[in-house]
Amino acid sequence: MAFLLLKEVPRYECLQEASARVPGADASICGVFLNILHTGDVASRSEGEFLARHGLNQARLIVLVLLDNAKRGSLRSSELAEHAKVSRATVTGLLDTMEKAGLIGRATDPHDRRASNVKITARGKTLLHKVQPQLMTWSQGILSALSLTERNQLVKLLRKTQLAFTSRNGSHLS
Amino acid sequence: MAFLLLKEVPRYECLQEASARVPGADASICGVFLNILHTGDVASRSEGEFLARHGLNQARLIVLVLLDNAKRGSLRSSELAEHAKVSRATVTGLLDTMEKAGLIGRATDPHDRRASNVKITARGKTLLHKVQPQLMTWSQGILSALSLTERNQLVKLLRKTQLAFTSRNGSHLS
DNA sequence: GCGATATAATAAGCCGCCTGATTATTTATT
DNA sequence: AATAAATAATCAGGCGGCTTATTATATCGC
Repeated sequence: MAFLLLKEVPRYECLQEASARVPGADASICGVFLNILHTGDVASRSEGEFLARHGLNQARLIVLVLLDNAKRGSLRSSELAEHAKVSRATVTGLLDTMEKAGLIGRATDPHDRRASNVKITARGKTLLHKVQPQLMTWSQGILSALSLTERNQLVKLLRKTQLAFTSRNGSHLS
Repeated sequence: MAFLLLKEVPRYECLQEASARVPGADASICGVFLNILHTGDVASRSEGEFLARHGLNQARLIVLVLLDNAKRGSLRSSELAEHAKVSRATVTGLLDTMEKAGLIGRATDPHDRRASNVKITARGKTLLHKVQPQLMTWSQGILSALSLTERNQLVKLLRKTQLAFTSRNGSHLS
C-alpha cells in the first residue's frame, strides 16, 4: 500500500476535491475510500518505523512469529510463503537476510533433500520476545484513543468493508 | 503498505492468534490494528488491479489528476512530489515512464532554466477522463455495500484513528 | 528400472519507492 | 564582478516486493 495513496492529508484532500468534479461522483463513497487508504497507510508506516528501531520490518516480524509458534519447531520456506502471503521467491530473500542477521537458521530436510527446514534461533526468539510486548504497549498507547465501543464498531465496519472488496473481486464483476 | 501486512485473512488470523499468547496483549486493540492494516491493504490492492487494466497505478493516476486540475496548466516536478507526497527522485522516474507513454510532457522553464514545467498531454487527458468515471462507478459498486449511515460512522472512526497515529508520532513518545 | 511430470527452493531481472550525492542554474553577499 | 549559498532536477545505489525461469530432487506410470 505504501506505494501510493495518501501519505498525508493534503494528497487525499486534493483527490477528494478533484473527484468532486468527476461526473457521477459520490462524495460519501469517495470519502470512505480515501480514508480507508489513508488510515491503512498511516498505520502501516507507523508500525514500520516502530519495527525499524529493532532492525525489523513487517515481513521479518511475521516470519519470527510463525516460526516461534510452529508446533514442529520448524517450517519450510514454502509454508512461510503461504502463511505470510508472500511469494516463495520473496521468502528466499527474506530468509537470506534474516539468516545473516542470525535470527533464523536453515537445514536441509533429511527426508526430502529438496526442502529446507527453517528454525528460529535463540537470538531470534530473544528479539521477538522483546519486541512483541513493546509492540502491544505501543499499539495500546495509540489505539486506546478509541473507546472499546468505538473499536468494536470500527472492526465491524472494517470487516464489512473487506467483505465488500473481496466478494466483488472474487466474482470478477469489477 | 503492500509490502507487508495481511494480504489475506489467514495471515492476520494467525497473527491474532499469536498475539493472544503475548503477555499483556489486548485482544480488542490487536483486532483493530490488524483490521485497519488488512482493510487498507485489500482496498489498495483492489484499486491497483483496477488501474493496472488501464496501464496506470496509483502514483501515475494522482499525477494525471494534479496536472489536469492545475490552474496554470503545468506544474513543476517538485510541486508534484510535494502534493503527491512522494520524494522528488521518485517523481523523476515516474515522469520518465509517463513521458514515454505519452501521458505527460516536460519543457524547461524559460524563466528558470533549472526547472521544468510538466503538462498533461491530450492523450493523458483522454485516458484520465475515461478512467476517472469508471473508478467512481467501480468504488460505488463496492462501497455501497455499506449504508450511508455506516459510511459516515466509518469515516468518523477512521479520522479519529488517523489522528491517534499522527499525534502520537508527532510527539515522539512512541 | 526409467522416462515424464511435479515440486522445493533459488536465481535473474523488473518495478516502485527511498536516501544521499551530483549537476546546472539562480540568488545573495561582499 | 566574483565567490558563496541555495535550489531544481536528476543520478546512483539500496530495499522489498513481484513474475518467470532454472536447478535439484521426488514421485508416478509403464
